Amino acid sequence: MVSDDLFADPPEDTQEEILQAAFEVLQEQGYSGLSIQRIANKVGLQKASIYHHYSDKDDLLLSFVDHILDRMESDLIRTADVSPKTQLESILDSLLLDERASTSAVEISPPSDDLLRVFIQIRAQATHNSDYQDRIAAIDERHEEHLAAIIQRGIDAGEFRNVDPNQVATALNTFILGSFSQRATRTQVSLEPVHKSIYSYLENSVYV
Amino acid sequence: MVSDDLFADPPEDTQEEILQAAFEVLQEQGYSGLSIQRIANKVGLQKASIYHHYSDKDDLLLSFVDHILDRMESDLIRTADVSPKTQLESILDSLLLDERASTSAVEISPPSDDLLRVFIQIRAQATHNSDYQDRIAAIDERHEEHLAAIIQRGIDAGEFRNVDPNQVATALNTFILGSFSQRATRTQVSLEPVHKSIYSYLENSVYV
DNA sequence: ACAAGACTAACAAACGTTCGGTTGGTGAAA
DNA sequence: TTTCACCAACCGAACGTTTGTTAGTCTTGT
Repeated sequence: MVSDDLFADPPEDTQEEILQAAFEVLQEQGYSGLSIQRIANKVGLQKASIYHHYSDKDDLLLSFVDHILDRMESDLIRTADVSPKTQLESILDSLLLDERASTSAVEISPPSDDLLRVFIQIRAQATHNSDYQDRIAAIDERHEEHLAAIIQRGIDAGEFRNVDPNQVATALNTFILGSFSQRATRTQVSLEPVHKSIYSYLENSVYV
Repeated sequence: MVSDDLFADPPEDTQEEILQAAFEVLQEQGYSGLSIQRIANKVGLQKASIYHHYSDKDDLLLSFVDHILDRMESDLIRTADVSPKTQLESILDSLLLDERASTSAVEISPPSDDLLRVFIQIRAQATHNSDYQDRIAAIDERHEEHLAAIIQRGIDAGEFRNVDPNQVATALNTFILGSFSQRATRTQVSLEPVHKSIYSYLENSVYV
């Protein structure tokens, strides 16, 4: 009726509702339980209606993966106008501390446990599907470049030693990925020891 | 015919052949493609015959997971009669170096890429299945205890500083898990930067 | 002859997908 | 302002295939 409704209560695209439903199904049933029928039930549609929005299951799944990896990337990569050391530590704090975003100066919202579990499952598909491999490689590379840029800024600013930014970034990324896998596949795992060890590494091997 | 055949060319238990077939199917098709039909085709049996060896699919899958995790654990946990520092470094070398088991004093055969891919896929199932979660938690804990014991030996021998063995072990395990995930989900990934960084950590934060 | 192991055949259920039909709203023609 | 055509969105029903599973039968070594 009124054109204001366009901005008022966005019922969202049905397409996105379907992706959100897929997210929930994947979380509950896993990749092998991710069927058109279950997605349709979750949205409240007939399964035939899904094909009005996606040409086939492969189309839906590829869109879904892009959607998830975009969300993941926007949680991981953020620019901030603080010192390299502060930025690096606020990233690690948000990813590795139980009480998140409390002590750090910069507010960073880490990926939720739900998103992490879905991410780990998509990653596992990359073991046997080269389409997924390419996308996973791309997000990993961008994440490493992001970390390397911070380290390079730290070196330039005299805060960090003259380390190899790519080497340290790769190591940090591997570390973060390992902690993601822990968080997603085990319950009640404390990342505090990991947090302490990586700070020890930074203090003794990276900071001036 | 002759009883010597029992030892000559071990056709192995049919049960194990089925598990090996499941291994290959999982590797090629992923978890969602792991069907009784495909496993039977791989062994050269009718799918009905599978039920002569396993009561149902769940039974087969649980045996399969146990089988894989046992193989994984025997690759990860080995006792050796060398100094703690040597043992720790030979473990890291075998897991993180491209040319494996060349420079290290102790021969350790690391998990193959195939096994690693399957392991990562089983781990991903743990995100939504508590049976898998328990088994994954168990193998992680044993691996961490193994690492912690080495570190404790190093402290007692005066080779390592008075660090918290469990904290360092947890960090090392997280690191190793991250590199496993990298190796399994990306092609052509070099673990050399990771290897260098962790050695830097050990030199500056753990060794005396 | 006996049991283990493999076979053929069939089952209901779930799978992805297609077809044809029913809505409800929007824009143009009358 | 009414009428009509159009179209996106959704639905019900059916399709052929694959799924896990069971029952009964044949084959084989001891």
